[in-house]
Amino acid sequence: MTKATDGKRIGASERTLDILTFLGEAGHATVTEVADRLDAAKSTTHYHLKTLEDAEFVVRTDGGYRVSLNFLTMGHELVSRMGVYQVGKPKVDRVARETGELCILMVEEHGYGYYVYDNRGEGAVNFDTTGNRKRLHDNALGKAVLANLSTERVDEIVERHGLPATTAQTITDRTALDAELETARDEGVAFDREEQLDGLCCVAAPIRSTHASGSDPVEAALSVAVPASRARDDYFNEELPHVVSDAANLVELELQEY
Amino acid sequence: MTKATDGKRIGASERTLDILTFLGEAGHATVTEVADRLDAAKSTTHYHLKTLEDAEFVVRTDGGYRVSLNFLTMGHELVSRMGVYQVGKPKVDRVARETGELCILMVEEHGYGYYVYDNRGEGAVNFDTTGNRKRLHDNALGKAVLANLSTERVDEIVERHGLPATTAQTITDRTALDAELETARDEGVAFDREEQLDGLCCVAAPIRSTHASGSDPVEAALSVAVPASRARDDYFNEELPHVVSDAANLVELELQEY
DNA sequence: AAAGTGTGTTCGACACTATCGAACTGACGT
DNA sequence: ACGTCAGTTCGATAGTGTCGAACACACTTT
Repeated sequence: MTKATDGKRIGASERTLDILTFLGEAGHATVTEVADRLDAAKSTTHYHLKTLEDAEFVVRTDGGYRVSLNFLTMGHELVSRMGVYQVGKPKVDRVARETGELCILMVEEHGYGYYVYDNRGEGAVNFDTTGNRKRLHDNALGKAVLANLSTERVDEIVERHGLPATTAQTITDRTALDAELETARDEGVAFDREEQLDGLCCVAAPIRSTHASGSDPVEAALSVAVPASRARDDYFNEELPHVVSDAANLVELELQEY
Repeated sequence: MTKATDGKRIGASERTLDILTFLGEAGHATVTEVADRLDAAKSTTHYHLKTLEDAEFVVRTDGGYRVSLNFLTMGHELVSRMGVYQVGKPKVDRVARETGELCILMVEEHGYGYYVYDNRGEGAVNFDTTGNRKRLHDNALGKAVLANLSTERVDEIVERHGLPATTAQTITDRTALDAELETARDEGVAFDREEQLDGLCCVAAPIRSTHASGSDPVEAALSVAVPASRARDDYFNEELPHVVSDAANLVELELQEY
């Protein structure tokens, strides 16, 4: 197990939060649906939902419930307060403008990679981004992050989320992943050659943050995504890696002055 | 009071959610800070936070806690599932492209207006948008919505959120607001002449949704925002109102076919 | 080095309350 | 008028959320 067994939790709140996540995934559900799903009495579920509605975390619509738009607002505020975002955004914008490609800023959390900001240049690929949550093993951003985490944390993450494949190229083997991370450490950048999505290739560089009191030093990464057709030769193997690690480095430096 | 007194709530969960909203507003806080703020024992707060962390709604950083990036993701998913967004987005894009101005899509919830999508054309004003939550009385979007709500709901909202002023032009008087809403109903569009922000003017049209089982029929609006310098003559008083209500109408129609 | 602050954390006991199931309402269908 | 779906209320019991005091730990300060 990861860490969940020790200490005491609050049962009632756990239920409420379970309902929230369930509603988030399902999108829309009725009281009875939720009650069935959580193995709770309809009445109990009712009280939970009323509490959630009161606190404006949930909304009634079309004879049922869904999560509130507060999530959008809170997420937006959270991101705009993050240091990595503040100093990273202008860099992403510049890279997107100069390369004409799609440029993304990712932050690690709970073993996932969250797309926190993106900007697409002229001829950029069309690929859904900001707000998305991705696994770390199947894309350049994620691997750039993993490469700079301690082996214990990598173990923990792999154990928790597994190594599911989304294309034929996805790395699904742990030792292969370790080798990949090793070279990523050496080169300072990580690559993704259609491992996440057919036809999509990426280069990413890690953003190591220093104040890093406790845990690990890396928590973010910056990437450029290009269509596979442009993922060749010096452009993809030399030029873009330079651009990306340059930008990431700038972010790291600016981050040190809070 | 609004509705809060009747029925039973779950105390423990209320606390947990209070902590969440507090963390959302504060951005970052320690256990003791939260405990002080909520008038709860440090130990109790600790258990709540542990529960929240477990459920991945909260994250430990820099000797303290903040809400998780899950909020961003859940908010994003929620929005992309909303019908108004799906059919509204392309219209917003088109209006932004054709007018060259900033175009916004808003959805009402809990008496607030949430900016759900925006797109800015060439010479558009720079004004923070998506994810923002606004009062309804001080901007065109909000007034377009209010104009189509029942008087009871307007009463409720005004009582709950008041009519605070953000510029010298903000409507702070209830009867003045009613008059404004009356003309908005007549004209089919609502205006904002620097009532929310100095130098910013808007025109907005309501998007009435029909499936509207229970409550009120309106829940969204679409607007164009321009710098005050361009808010004159036919352009602002005739042309933009036409563009905006055309687009809003299209959305309404498409929404009827689910 | 020892005393000070600030974290987060554990413990045990009591009062409180979250929980359940059954019974109720109210809308839509038929 | 009946059925079925939604959400809602009720009362009793078992369970647990709550508190405060004491704890460990990492730091400055003295």
